[in-house]
Amino acid sequence: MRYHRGVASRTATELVHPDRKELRFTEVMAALSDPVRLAIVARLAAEPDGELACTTFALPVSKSTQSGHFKALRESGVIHQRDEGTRRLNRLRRDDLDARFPGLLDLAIVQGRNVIDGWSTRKRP
Amino acid sequence: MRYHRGVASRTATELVHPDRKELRFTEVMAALSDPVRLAIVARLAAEPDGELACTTFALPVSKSTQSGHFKALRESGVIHQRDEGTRRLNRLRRDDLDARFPGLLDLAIVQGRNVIDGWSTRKRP
DNA sequence: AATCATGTTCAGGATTTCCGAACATAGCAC
DNA sequence: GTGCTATGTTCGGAAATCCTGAACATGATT
Repeated sequence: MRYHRGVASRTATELVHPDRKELRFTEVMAALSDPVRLAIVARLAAEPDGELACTTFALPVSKSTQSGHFKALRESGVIHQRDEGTRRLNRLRRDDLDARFPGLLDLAIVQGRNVIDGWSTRKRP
Repeated sequence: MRYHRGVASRTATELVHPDRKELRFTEVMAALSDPVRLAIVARLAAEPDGELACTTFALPVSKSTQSGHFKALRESGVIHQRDEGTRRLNRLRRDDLDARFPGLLDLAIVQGRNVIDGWSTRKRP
């Protein structure tokens, strides 16, 4: 996958990840102002080895919307993504976020857990 | 001002302020994901007595847009507004925010100062 | 009563967000 | 190899949001 085209397909279309210095507070905040994205963040934080494929999240939105959410998290610098075969693996950029905006990620993780809890308790009565 | 109408004009149209318990993380984050609103927050934090009228901010956006930004901050619970004569006075809801989302407001204040500094250094060369 | 100062609301265009449908690629069965 | 499946992405259009100038509303001041 990854939609490489033509001759350059071996190297083309690398995933763009902003450098630590280029993280923008307003963009990170916007990325973390959505329940689905908070849930993703909390889920990643709970993972011991820290890498998860997109499918494993069981989110209550469509596939294309998921794709958009992961893209938003990546472009704002909240997560790092890399391709392995047909899967795209996600991990939190904890070091970078803690360095630039100390405390913010921890807050988001707590709130993301709340979102997930809300889903499990309110969706199966 | 305040657009009270008809008979009930003495008591009508109170400014709505969410209670501390009803603050939503996603909405507060969205409110704090805009440079203009961050600047407002930082400016309020720097004020000793903590109350400022909307005009005193000298923001680089139109009056109607300012109005919208203050409304967004109020409805999300970041600021409290009260009317005094023809002016609308704003103050930070620091206690409520610190109680619910400890550390978040301090981060926003720092970043809001950066925004303001960016304006002063980049707009008058 | 006229005017000013301070903010709000409205209508419109420009920008996001969501979804289903179609598409692209890797890996596997045969 | 040829299909088939699993995993994600992109596209197009509907619904919701953001920005602005213009018109409005009301308290204060002359």
